Amino acid sequence: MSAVAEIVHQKKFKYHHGDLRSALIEAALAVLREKGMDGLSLRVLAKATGVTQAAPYSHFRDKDDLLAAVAETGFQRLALQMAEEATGRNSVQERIEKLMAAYVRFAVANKPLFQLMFSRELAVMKDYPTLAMTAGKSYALISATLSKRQASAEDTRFLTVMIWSLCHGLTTLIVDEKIKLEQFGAANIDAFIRRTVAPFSGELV
Amino acid sequence: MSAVAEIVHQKKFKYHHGDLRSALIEAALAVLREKGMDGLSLRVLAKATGVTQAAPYSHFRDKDDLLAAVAETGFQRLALQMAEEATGRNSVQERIEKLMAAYVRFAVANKPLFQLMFSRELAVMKDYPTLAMTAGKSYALISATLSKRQASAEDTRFLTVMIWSLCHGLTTLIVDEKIKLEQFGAANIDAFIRRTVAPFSGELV
DNA sequence: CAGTTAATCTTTGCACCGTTTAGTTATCCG
DNA sequence: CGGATAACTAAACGGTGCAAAGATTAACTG
Repeated sequence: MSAVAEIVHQKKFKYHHGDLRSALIEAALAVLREKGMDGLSLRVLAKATGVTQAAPYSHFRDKDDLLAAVAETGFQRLALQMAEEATGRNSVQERIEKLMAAYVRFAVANKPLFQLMFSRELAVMKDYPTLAMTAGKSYALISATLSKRQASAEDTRFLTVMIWSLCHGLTTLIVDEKIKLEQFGAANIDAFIRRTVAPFSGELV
Repeated sequence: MSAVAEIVHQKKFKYHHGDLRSALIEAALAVLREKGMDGLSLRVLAKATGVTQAAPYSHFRDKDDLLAAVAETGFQRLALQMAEEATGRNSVQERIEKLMAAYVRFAVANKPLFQLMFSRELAVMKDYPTLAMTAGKSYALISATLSKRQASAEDTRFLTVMIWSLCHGLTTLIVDEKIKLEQFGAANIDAFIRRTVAPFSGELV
């Protein structure tokens, strides 16, 4: 397919509004950033994109379906930032540290989005297979790094779950302000993470 | 105040319904168990307790205030189960294992209640100081156990946060079905937890 | 190019929700 | 006993997700 045909083909998705589906997701991200999850309703998204309240139902089967799409872009960004921050680091331990730090940093910088990504509404991901796949990218990054060690596949899988649990637990507790990093002298996240990973130095070859 | 006066004084709180406040909390726990968080509305609680929809506002300033009260009983039960499961264990490592296992077990057995306890609505606990205090009991149990080691207070505080993060992260991932324990051969939770804590055996003196 | 098809969007309306207000009733206390 | 007050009722407001039916318009087809 030529580049022009590509554009024409895309135009297929621009009926009345232009690209309402993308516009809704973008609007949701904006509302999320400014008002948090509570301010996120289909009606405000419809108003923000200049359509009536029922229009979104042409693109999403229900509200959760839209939220899943928004969360998916969140998981994509998260995986991207993790991958970026870990590039160039060859030591397994250092890579793990960077992956975890990126995870925490993303959550702190995009608090409402992070809350949506792990919200109760989307908890049952089997209803949203593509979301589950995208969310799995973060897991895959950790798993791939740990695979570089000389250990059995089963051991890698277990340690991945451990590191992920630690990372995710730490992050949620920080986001919910149940932990304040300042209490630990570690002004920046990296120092705190380094200390967190230290007990595993033996496992990380 | 005599025992009789005590009862009379309590009766002061039983005007029309009897004890609507407690009844609402109990009804909430029942609805939570049967229908999950989504089915939990003030109106169904009012109907369940045989009052009109505005009655709860005599006892709770708003819905979140009621949810906080429900969550508080949840945190009390959690701390109780953790304490019970850890009694009689003298080794620090064994106590930590039991505390963590109890945490996971409670969450799995009371999934919707656990979700409520760590829900977005109640995340800002500074609005609910008594809730924060009760929630702190679980933290205190871990902290107290780790204090038995010979280490600085600062070290204890850090390790407590680590263990708690690991425990909480693991639990939420299990509750949200992102981890399936069966994948690790560990049929029961205890075996899995033991393996999880193993890397810390050096730290746990 | 003209007519059909089918997707997008609007209109309207339902049921439910949290919350507020004003009024009623039962209990407490002097 | 009689006023004060807390607990509750009745009614209503604005907001929500969602479904059904109709209008509009872009895209496909002969």
